[in-house]
Amino acid sequence: MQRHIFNCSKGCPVESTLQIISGKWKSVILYHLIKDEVCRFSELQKKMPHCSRRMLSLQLNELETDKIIEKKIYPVIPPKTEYRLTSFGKTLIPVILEMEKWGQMYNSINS
Amino acid sequence: MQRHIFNCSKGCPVESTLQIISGKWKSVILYHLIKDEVCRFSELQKKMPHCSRRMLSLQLNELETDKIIEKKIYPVIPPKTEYRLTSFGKTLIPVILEMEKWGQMYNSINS
DNA sequence: CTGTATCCGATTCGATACTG
DNA sequence: CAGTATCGAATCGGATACAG
Repeated sequence: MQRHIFNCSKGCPVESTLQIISGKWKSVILYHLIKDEVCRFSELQKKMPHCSRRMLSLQLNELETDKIIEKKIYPVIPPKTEYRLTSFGKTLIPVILEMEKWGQMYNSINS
Repeated sequence: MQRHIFNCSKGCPVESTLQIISGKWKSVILYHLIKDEVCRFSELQKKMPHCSRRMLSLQLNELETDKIIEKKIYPVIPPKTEYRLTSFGKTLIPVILEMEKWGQMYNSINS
């Protein structure tokens, strides 16, 4: 999946962050991994019913490539995998939590 | 422009935030409006040279619809407009600044 | 200067089928 | 269970032209 290049000539730091978390489902995935620490593929599917298996897979792969999350594969049948934040990925926690906070405020207004 | 509906059944607050700021250039626009308070259309264009006039216009319109920014039109020739955050839009500042912080950290690592 | 309208190629993403 | 491969419809977004 080709990712958009922002490349603001003045170098806006926000764009670097976007580069990493702007995928359609990435911040939601990160949110759940913050709340639950560890998630299996199927658990993430349940938490994000509107995200197709294909999309979930693509987004997880990109996050893994960017060293934000890591995957642990158990060589059992049926297969079992676990996803969790890397220590680098954990540096994103304040960003996601700030998004959560704003979302909660927003939801409380619109209800 | 049709926007994606996230609608996680469990109600993840992060999705509400995404609904508002996930447009291709929105958080970058917000970033500049935080730094500069007020920007004209052409100023934003200069700050975001990779964003076409069309896209800039679309993103600004959506942000205005969502009451995040407000536009002031001066009835002069040639036309002059100014964009700034609304007081509601300013509640997003912590989110954007947290993104900026992470982006700065990320850039300092990768240089 | 500050936009909008239209065209059209490029990209996205769900559906489906398939694999270990 | 945990994915990947492929196809095609829908959407996106740049280029261009036009407008107040």
